[in-house]
Amino acid sequence: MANPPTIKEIAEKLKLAKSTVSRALHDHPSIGLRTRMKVQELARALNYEPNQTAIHFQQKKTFTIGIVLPELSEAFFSAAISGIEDAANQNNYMVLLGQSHDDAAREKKIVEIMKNHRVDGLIVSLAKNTGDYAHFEALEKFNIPVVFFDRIPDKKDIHYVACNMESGTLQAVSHLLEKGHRVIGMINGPEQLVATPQREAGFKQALQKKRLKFDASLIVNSDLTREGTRAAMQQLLANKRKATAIVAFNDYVAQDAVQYALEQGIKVNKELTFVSYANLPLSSYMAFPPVASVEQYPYEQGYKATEILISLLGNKNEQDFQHIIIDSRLVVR
Amino acid sequence: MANPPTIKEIAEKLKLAKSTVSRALHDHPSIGLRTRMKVQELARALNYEPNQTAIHFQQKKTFTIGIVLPELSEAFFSAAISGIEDAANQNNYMVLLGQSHDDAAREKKIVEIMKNHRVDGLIVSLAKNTGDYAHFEALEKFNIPVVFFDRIPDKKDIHYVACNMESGTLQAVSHLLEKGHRVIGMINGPEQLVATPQREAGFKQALQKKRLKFDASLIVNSDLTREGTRAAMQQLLANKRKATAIVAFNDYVAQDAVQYALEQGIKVNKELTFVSYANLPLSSYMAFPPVASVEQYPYEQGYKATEILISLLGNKNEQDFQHIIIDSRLVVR
DNA sequence: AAAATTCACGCAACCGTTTGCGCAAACTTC
DNA sequence: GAAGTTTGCGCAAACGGTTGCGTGAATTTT
Repeated sequence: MANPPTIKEIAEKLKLAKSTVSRALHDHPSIGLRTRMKVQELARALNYEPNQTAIHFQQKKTFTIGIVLPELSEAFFSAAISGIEDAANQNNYMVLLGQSHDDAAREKKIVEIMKNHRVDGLIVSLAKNTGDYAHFEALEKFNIPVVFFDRIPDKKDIHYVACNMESGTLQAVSHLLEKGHRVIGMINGPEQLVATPQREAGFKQALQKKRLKFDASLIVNSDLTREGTRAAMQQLLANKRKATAIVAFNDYVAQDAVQYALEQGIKVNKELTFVSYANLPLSSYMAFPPVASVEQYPYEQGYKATEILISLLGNKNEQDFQHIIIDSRLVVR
Repeated sequence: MANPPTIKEIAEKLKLAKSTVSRALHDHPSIGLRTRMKVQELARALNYEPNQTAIHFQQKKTFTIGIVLPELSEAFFSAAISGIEDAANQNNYMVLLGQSHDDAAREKKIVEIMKNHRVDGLIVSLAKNTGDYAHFEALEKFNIPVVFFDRIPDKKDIHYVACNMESGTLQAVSHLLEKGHRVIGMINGPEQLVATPQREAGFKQALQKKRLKFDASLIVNSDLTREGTRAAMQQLLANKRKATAIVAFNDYVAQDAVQYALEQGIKVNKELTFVSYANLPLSSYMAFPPVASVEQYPYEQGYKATEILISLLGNKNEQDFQHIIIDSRLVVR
C-alpha cells in the first residue's frame, strides 16, 4: 500500500464497520473484548496511525499553538521558546514558529498565516515597532486567544505575562548607590515598549529612596541598534555631570556601550561601571561583563504564558484577562 | 455568527451550490463574471477565510515542515532556523519546531508526533547521541521525506546538507603552521558525529602538506560538556610535547578550554593560541576570542536543506539522494 | 417461556473544501 | 428551425475519522 493505512481499511479486512474500528481503537466499552483485540492487533500489524489532519479537521482543533517573536538569535527568546515548548508538549500541543525579525509588517503576515492554519492559540512577543494591533484583534472573531509575553501591547484587554522591570531596576540602581555611585546614567529603550517607562520609574524610585534628586538629562534613549546606542553614549558622556555608572537597556546595548566607552579611552568597570538586563548567556566569557544583571526569567515567562494559553483553550468562556507579572531580580556577579 | 464563515454559508445566502462558490473564489473560468463578483464580494464582507485544516485534510498536504534540532540556544542552530524559515515562507510553508535537547529519546518522540501531525517533510539535525535511525526510516512509509543538515547520520541513503569540515580544518591548521606553530593540538568531538573524522582528516592533511609527521596523542576527544572539555585539556596539557596552539571542536569547547587554560596560569593567545569553529555571534565581545574561526554557514545550510526538501515535495518520485556539501572557510580575526 | 435488559455492533451524518461529471439554457452554425 | 457547441452552474463523492442513534441477538429477569 502506497498510502498510510486507514480505519476504513482495517474495517474492510475485518468485515467490521468503521465506527466499530474507531471505538475499538479507543477502548470504548461498548465494543466486545474479542473484536477490540482483533482490531488493535491488526492496527499494530499495519502500523496504523490515526491521521491527525482528519482529526483536527473534525474536531476543529489542531493542537498547535503559534508563536511569534522577534529574533530567535537573541538568547532571551531562545530561552523563552524552550519554556513555551516544554509547557506545550506537556499538554500535547505542538509549536508553530514565526520570527518577525522586529518588523511589524512581517509580524502581521505571520499572524494571518497562522490564523488560516487554524492554530488553537498564539503566544506573541511584539516587534519593537508594532503600533497597530488590528491583526491581533481580528483573531477574536476566529476564537483564537492570544497571550503576550515580555514585549506586550499597551492595552488592558489582553492576556499577558511580563516581567516588572521596575523592581529590578530599583534594585540595580540602589545597588549602585550603595556602592557609592552618585551620578548614574541610563540608556533606555524605545518609548513604544512597555518596559521603557518601567525602567525609568524604577530609576527614579531608587533615587527617591535615598532622597537624591532626579536629573532627566542622565536618561538617554537608544533604538537598540548599535548606532542608536553609540549616539546615546555620546550624549551621556557629553553631559556636564559625569556618570560613574550606567544602567543599560539590555546586554546587547551594554556591549555596544562598553565598546564605545573603550574607544573613548574610558576604563570600563573602573571609571565607568555597567549594569544591564540579562540577555546573554555567555557573560562569563565576556571581556567586560556588566557587574550585575537584572534577571528576566525568559524560560518562566514562556512557560507561564503557555500555561495560560492552554487553560484559555480549555474554557473558551473565560472572560477575565490574565495579567501575570513576574518580578525581575538583580543578580550581582 | 460564533463560528467562522464557510463556503456553505456563502452558497446558501446566494442560493448557489458550494462548488460554484468554491470555483468562484478561485476565479475558475467556468463561472460567470457576475456570480464570481457577487461571491467574492460577499466573501469579503463576511471576512471569509478558507479553513486550511479542511484543505490540508482534503489535499493530504499540510504545507508544514517539521524541524528537529538539538538546541535553539546554540547560535548555530538559531541562525540555521532563520534560513529554514525564510526558505519555507517563500514557498508558503510553515515551520513546526521541536528541540531534542540532544536527547535521542526525545528526538524520537518529536519525530513521531510530527509524523502524526502529517508534516509534509522534516528537516533534522541529530542529537549528539542518536545512534539508531529507525524512527526516521519509518517516515518513508508515510511518504515524509527528511533532509538532514550539519549533524547528519552516517548513511548513504539519505538527503543531507553539511559543511565539509575537512577543508576548513585544513585551512585552520595550515594557518597555524604558517604562523610558526609546530606543535598543534586538537580537541575533537564525539565519534558518532560525522564532523569528527573530518576534522581529523583536515588536521592530518595540513601536516602532510608541510611534510610534518602526525602525532596521534595530540588529538583528544571531548563529549562537548564542560567537564569533558576540561578533561581533554588536562590530557593535552599533560602531553610531553607542549602544544602552542589548539584547534577546538567549536566555540563552546574553545571557551571552556580557554577558561581551563587560564586557571592553569597559561597566557592565552600568547603561550597558547586557539582556533575554533564559529558558533558564537558575540566573539567580538569575548575576553579571549579564538584568533580564527572556521565558518560553517548555518543560515545557508538551513536554507539549502529546506530548498531541497521542498523540491522533494514537488516531485515525489525523486529517487536519487541529494548530498550537498558546503565548504567551510577559515575566517581570521 | 414471555418480557425486559443489556450487549455488541452497524448506519449514516458530519466537519469544509475540492473536483469530475452531468445537464439545461443560451448561443452559434448551416 | 433543427442540430451542434458553448456557457454557467449544480450534484455528489471524496478525504479519514467521530459519534448519536438504531437494531438484532444474547442475556437476564420474573
